[in-house]
Amino acid sequence: MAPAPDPAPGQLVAVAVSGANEFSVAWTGCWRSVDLAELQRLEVHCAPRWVTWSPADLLALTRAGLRVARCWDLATVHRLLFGGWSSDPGRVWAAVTGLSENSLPVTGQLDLLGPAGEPDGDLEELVQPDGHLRPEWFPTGWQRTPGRRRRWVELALTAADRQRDRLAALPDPRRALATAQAESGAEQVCAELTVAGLPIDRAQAERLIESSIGPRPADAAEASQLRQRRDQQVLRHAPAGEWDLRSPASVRAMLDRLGYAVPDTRSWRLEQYRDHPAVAALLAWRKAERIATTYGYEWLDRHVGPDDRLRGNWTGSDGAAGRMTASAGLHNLPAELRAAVAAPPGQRLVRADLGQIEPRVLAAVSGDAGLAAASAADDLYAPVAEQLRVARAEAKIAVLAAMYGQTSGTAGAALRGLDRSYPVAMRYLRAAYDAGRAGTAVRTYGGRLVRMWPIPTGRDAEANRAAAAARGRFARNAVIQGAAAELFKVWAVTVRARSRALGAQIVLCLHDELLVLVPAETADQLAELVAGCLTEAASRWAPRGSGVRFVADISVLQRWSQAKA
DNA sequence: TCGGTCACGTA
DNA sequence: CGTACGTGACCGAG
Repeated sequence: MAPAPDPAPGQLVAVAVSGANEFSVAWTGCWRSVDLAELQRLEVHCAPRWVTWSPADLLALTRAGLRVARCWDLATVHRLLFGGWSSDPGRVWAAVTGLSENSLPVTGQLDLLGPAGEPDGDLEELVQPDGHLRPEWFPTGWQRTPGRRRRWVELALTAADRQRDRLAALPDPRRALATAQAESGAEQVCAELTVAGLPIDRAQAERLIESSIGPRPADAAEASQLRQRRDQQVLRHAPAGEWDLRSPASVRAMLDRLGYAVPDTRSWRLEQYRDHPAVAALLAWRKAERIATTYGYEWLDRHVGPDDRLRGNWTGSDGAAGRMTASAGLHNLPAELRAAVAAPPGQRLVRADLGQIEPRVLAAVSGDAGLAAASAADDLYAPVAEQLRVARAEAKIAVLAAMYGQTSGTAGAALRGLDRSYPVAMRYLRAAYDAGRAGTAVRTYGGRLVRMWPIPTGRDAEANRAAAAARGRFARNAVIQGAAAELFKVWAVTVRARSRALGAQIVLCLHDELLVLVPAETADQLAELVAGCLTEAASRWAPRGSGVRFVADISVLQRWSQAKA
């Protein structure tokens, strides 16, 4: 029997982990069970686009040692197409086959048996008679029988084909297809970020924590003692009484005693009462307490491995607008701790962040020629200010107010100027706002569906109006934030693909900022390459000559903190 | 033990 | 100048 031909470059090849060194693959007219070596041979010689059911599979393949160049992740594309978060195989399958979510079967012993107490159809067949995936087969582990393993990857292949059909039906099919591939690639970046971690200078981290909350306590008793000592720094300025600094209610009562009646005790509100030593001490205490509870020694012990890498779980399109998220504090590391993020000896960090990304994205997605022209400037707000005949600061506030929806203060005159000078962009924002207010889902430039939520009925008119307005602001923000996330991810996957030969490794993605670890000798080369990748990514993302210029600040560093702010 | 609220770090 | 997210402490309901 003649061996089946290899897949062609870019061809969809479904893959699933089936055992310790066993993988199931399927492409049109072929199914095989292969080991890692064969998987790698297919990758290197055939350059397929691997189809997976979920990012967890990409993580498993990455951990197994496969370097995935191109992929198509079904859960990721599902979320792009249909919005929301749920994207287990059952939902993915139901969505592409046109079955209602409401008819999804639930896992459980009872569902194994039909009404007559007999198995409902052929249990080896992963699709039930009603068309849904048999739920007991997909939530855990890998498929146990050869027949099921085969069906599992064959169904993935079918699902990918149907997703492509769905994407082709969107208003801009080519762009939607490109987004699906880039978003899948971003999940692969996330898998590698999860595995690689962020390099930390542990000694420096310990020093920074110590300077904030003191030395590492030897035991629980000492920890409690240090805690009380920190509290005492505030309480000695407080009025007589029992106050619990960790309880907002108690802090509010304390402030009340001092004569400050406040609706809440948020820092920005307390700023104005800094003159009182108790308030000043409380604000300093809050900062230290943040380190003590969230970014202290326990955090270090929990999340920084013996190889001095800070690790968390990364997801490529969490949240409504499809931004990346990360746990373990990777996305909200206090600025003071950035000095502890450092390249090991002989290596460098290349830091690159997009400048004024959101107004530039607005120019691109709306197709506003005037704003696109302004994007030619390094500082986009300068030509906008000139156009509006206002100060730069005022122009900037007006643009941001237009994008995010101002509720307080007033940028009135400048906002009217924006309407006159950049009508296309302003109409785009207005349309998203109106859709959100009406409860209609919006799609980002790249094709991501952002769903709205229902407003509970039976409340007063004012509450309904406020809820609708909040939804409008959300939608207006989502089309900008979401599109910016899409451009950023195209950039990240481009950098990943192009920088491989330089021995580079992306170690952090932060919404508009990339940190790439690279051998010192090739650092300057990589900095050049990252700039080129932005040009490439921008033209891939918005190919129809939008005329929008994107800019990045790129520097070669030893420590993250060395970046100019 | 759980979810809601407050608070705060990042973009 | 608003939106998003992750984290942790407290608090009241169960």
